[in-house]
Amino acid sequence: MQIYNTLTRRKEAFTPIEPGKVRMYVCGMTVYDYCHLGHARVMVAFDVITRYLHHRGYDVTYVRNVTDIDDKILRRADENGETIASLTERMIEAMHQDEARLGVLPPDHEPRATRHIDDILAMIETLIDKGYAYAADNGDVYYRVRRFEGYGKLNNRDLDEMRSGARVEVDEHKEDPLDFVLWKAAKPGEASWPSPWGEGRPGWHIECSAMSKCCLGETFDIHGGGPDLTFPHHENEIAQSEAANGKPFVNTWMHAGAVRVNHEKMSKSLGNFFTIREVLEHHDPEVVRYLLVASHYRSAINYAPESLADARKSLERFYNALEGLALEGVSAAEGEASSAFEARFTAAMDDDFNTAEALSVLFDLARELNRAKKEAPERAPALAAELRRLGNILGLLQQDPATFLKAGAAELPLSEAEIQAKIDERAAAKKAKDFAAADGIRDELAALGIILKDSREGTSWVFEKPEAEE
RNA sequence: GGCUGGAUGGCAGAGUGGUUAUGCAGCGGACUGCAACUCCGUGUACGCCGGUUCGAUUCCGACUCCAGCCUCCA
Repeated sequence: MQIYNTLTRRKEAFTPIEPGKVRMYVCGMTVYDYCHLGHARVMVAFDVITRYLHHRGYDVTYVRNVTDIDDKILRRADENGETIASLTERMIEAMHQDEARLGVLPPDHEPRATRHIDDILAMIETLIDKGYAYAADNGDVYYRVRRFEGYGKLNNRDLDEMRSGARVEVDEHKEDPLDFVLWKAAKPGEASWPSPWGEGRPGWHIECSAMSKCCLGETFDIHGGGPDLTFPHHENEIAQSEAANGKPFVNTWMHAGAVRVNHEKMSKSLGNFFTIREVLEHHDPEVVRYLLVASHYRSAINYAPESLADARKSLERFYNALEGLALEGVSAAEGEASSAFEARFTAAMDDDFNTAEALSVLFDLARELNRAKKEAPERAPALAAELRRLGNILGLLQQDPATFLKAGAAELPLSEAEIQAKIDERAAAKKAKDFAAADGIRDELAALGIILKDSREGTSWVFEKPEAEE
């Protein structure tokens, strides 16, 4: 298996530290608001990675943290007139709902910063003892960036050039403008924890160093996150963890691509974001997931609401192929043809999780299935099972096909029984060769978005939202 | 300014030193009473300029443009 490593900027053969086991840490959310599509991208990307590693037989320990104490949280709670705990609990709950709907399997551990204050304090003390950190007279504790030799290695940054980059704010309490905060002194009335340097709260970067160590150890296999975390967050994590532990921190750094809107990064600070729940109000979650899986996890995607329509069309192709087949209790095909599909699928995924290419294999498999349905029906169930089994590695194709194809029909003024009555009426008209009447019924239903499909077994229907909405 | 990426057919999106990505849309045909679904066939795409090569979209160099990071941000 080859994985692109942000640290070395190339694909490398993946070899876990402990054979058969993968330990992976991904930076999660700061829970002051609902998750947006950028978060979804990261959640889905590492969910696919986890699923595939499982498929490859690895025992994966997946840790994704929650930052539940931070400036933005304090501010938002204050604005809302609610406690920090109330806000963060609500947002964590919402996040869990969002990820469940997207088919993202929960991580094995979801550590929260506020529950690891002791670990954080211990690490800060170690850093001070080793000379990598210092307590300032305002109660803050800072990391002494120039003291860490490898600082900048993840981002290929040179300390002196960064300094002239002008945007670093000068703080009189810091020895060097590049130093970053490990422990923040609390202002009166702010949430805080006691520490050797006074009441305060942890800085953002140290949380991840402390929690990853706690859950996975001093050195682990994969560290992931969003594209904007490489600097300074991940750079700082490296500085903290390697200085404190005296060991390499992470073997493979993985970063998901950005989600853009109008070719600009989607972010809270730009205010151009779509929350997951907003999008799911109008779209099947699997369609959203498909959109995210259809391109490589590292490439940027430009989100346009119309792209969801394309994604749905693609999924319809799969579900049309699966429709009408018994899907439960059938084991996947073991024949030569199907193992060739699996081999291609695996080769694609082995190459840095190339989901786009893996999907193209599934489309080929769907075509094979469609052919089999006509020409060799006895092969169809096993091929369908194979399609679903491989689809599941991407977290796709697990719905009942009819349910997917009819999604949205619940909002129609007609019940399923009424639709069926119309279909029966049309069948009668067809039998009587009254095609005008039959087509009239079909057109009437089509106007509502109900598209009829005749087959030897009878007439089924799918729902396609008529144009002119949204 | 420094550091990362990217530029592929109508759209989305992989990939490759010479041979079909794939999906959607389009076109022709089959199936169908007509459709839908499905199947078969169909597209002289690889930002620009040089270089290496028998041959480059693919490797190298310059250039242009786009995006991200350098400030909280997935």
